[in-house]
Amino acid sequence: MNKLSIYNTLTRKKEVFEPLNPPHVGLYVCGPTVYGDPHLGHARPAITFDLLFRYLKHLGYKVRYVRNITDVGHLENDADEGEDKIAKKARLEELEPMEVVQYYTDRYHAAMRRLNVLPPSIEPRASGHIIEQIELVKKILANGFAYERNGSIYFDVVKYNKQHSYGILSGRNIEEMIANTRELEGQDEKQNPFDFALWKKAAPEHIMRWLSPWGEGFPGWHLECSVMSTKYLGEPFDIHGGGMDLLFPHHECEIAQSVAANGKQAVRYWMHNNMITINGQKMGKSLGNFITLEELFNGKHALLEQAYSPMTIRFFILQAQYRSTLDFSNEALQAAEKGLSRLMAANRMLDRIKPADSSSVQVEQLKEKVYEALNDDLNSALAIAVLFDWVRLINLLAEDKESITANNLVELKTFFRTIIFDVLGMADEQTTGSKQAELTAKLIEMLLSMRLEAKQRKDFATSDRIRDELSKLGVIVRDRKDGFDWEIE
RNA sequence: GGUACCGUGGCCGAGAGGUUAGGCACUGGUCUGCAAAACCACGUACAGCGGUUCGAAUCCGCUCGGUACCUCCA
Repeated sequence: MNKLSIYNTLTRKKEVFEPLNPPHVGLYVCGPTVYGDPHLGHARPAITFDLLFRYLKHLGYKVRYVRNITDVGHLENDADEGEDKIAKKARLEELEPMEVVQYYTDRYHAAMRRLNVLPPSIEPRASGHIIEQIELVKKILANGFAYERNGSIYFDVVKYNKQHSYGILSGRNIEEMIANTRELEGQDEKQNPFDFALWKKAAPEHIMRWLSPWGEGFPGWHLECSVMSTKYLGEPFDIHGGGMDLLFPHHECEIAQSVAANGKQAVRYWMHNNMITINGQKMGKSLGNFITLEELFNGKHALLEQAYSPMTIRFFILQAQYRSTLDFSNEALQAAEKGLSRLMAANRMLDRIKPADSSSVQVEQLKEKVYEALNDDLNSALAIAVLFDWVRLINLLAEDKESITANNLVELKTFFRTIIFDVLGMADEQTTGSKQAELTAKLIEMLLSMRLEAKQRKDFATSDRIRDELSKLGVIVRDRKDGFDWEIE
């Protein structure tokens, strides 16, 4: 029996995951605000929770995975001063806001597809749930935890904190925070600097606006997740994930909103992935040190020595546990690239193994260790380490230095491939894909057969020529006792 | 300033009181027409200083260094 444990940010410890309504699992993850190209930072939560999604399904759960698209309400700056990110981009590019949203949503989807990230079950947009958001504001207002100022509605953190505790997720003490904050800003509408906007009145020039009981305006950023998660997953629901940088204030505010509206928290397990760093520093838009996924894939960025394939990026991310920071460097990415290629070569090698009468290897052990790793808060780094132990064994099996029975071999192949492809979500970039790729593979193999014949005639001039020419085209040729092996680089 | 977290061999990165992490790189060997790959062998690394313990990289304290959040960021 597999028991998945996950680290719950709320309790700050690992807990055995028990879904509310098994076999159903509700999973909500904060998606991107679509105002710019997806970057390496976006890949981390997407891949982390893709792994969770895949693993939960592998364990037999029926998972409804909701990942939103933020297309309104996410402000540039302080909740009072800032401009909506989408609106700003639209203004700068002279586009309709929804054109900006569509464009970057498409870009995001394309990048995710290349990273082999499965699409979520539902991908709701904030702008499509304005009515629900207004309803939630009304509820919070009716319960007395919000107030109106000039057509904007603010959440009353201080009042809320008297009855409940604001800061339980992030471990913050609101009273200390207030005590430590110096008051600036004369004409602030908010009673308290920590209050946050539930609904903002739209200034006359503001393009994105909807009619509400308080006049024309737009929803506050934290509202959308509270609304869309529970709309599709019920209340309460199982897992809410996102980047660690969203822990405060975003997720803290989500909790406050749910409690203020319904008297109880909506989320049972909170999960947060850590950041990707670059030279030890967080990769972030404001720091100007981020690398887009496009740039990684084509190698065009000052920090990049070469292009890195989507699967290299995915593997790189999976080689670290999701709660650790992961430091980006060319060296690390190149190590991931080579390791991945070895893993994929071993996978192909599985088909060359000839069964024996007995087994000198224990497939059961592989299974146990991999499950043990994944069950321990998705320790993909450890799971991959176990797979590499088996890469060695697979290579030995292919050279008849270890033995395996036919049944065990089937078991090994099935499990190894299930974990690599279905659970970790890797793909063999050499063999998968288009008809073109298949044709290329067949052509290469045809040439290599001819080379093999030449070798048998001891016509090494011809055989070396074929190898050299292929090598110039980027095809690495490896001779084997019983033939050959090749790889495109 | 407040709150967390981290410091592991050349690089990345698991582990968390006693047993090999793993990947990449390096070196030597086996195999091979050559090469590559593969396989074998090889590194007593846990920031520093104290303490607890039969035993600490793992627990506690201090010191040093770094990061994140507290404004938007995945």
